[in-house]
Amino acid sequence: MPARKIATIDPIACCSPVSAVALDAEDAELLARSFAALSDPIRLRLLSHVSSSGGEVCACDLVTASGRSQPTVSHHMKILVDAGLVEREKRGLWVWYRAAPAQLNALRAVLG
Amino acid sequence: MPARKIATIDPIACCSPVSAVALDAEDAELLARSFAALSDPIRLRLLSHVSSSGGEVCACDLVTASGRSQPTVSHHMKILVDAGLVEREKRGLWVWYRAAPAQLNALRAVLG
DNA sequence: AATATTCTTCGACGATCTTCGATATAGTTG
DNA sequence: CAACTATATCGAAGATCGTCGAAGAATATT
Repeated sequence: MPARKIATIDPIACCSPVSAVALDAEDAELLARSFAALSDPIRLRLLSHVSSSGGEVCACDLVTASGRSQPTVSHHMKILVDAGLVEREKRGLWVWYRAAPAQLNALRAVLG
Repeated sequence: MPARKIATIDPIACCSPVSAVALDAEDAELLARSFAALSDPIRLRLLSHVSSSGGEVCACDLVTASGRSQPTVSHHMKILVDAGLVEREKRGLWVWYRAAPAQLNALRAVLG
């Protein structure tokens, strides 16, 4: 199975706004993967939950908040982390997530 | 098969930024569909081609520019139109597409 | 009316995605 | 070290997606 690792995107280095210059295939591929991370309602709610918390959120809280199974939440959070949208830190048995606004800013820059 | 019609989103009425308040399920569903329209590299390039043209682009040009079959381009353009990202106008035999920046602005507002 | 042209819809196939139970891994506690 | 806990990974089932050929619909031309 392919790696599906999504590199964090520098908005300036990677892509100009969609409306400025036609995207080349490579940039389009990279951007599409980032937007794909936002294309699932569960992931949007997980991201929103982490972002709106102000600080850190424990993985266990996300399971109860989302109503999905623990493996499903773990899967989605990995996608968000790989997309550079949240950061993951393991302390003891627990995993803590924190928003990583830089990538959101990058995507926003691409949209306009 | 379900309709998959995506309503155009008013950024203020629909959703606050992801980082402000936790999204409810309905908003998340709506937003996810919009981001899904941006989650395919072919669609991103089609959108970019239309947006960067300054004015209108003929469907036939998009076929040659994208390298996909004509039905495939038609399929993707319908998704972009349903997402409110481009507007479609048929004049005679040809179909012309034009950027609809309002929805891009809405999505950008949601990102932060 | 007959034909040609541009686009949409249909039907199908393979690939990818979401989901969850079962299992593995990492870390804690007695 | 053994038992326990929180999370990650595996494997599989079902749904959705991207793709294109074939067929259909709309419009123009002769």
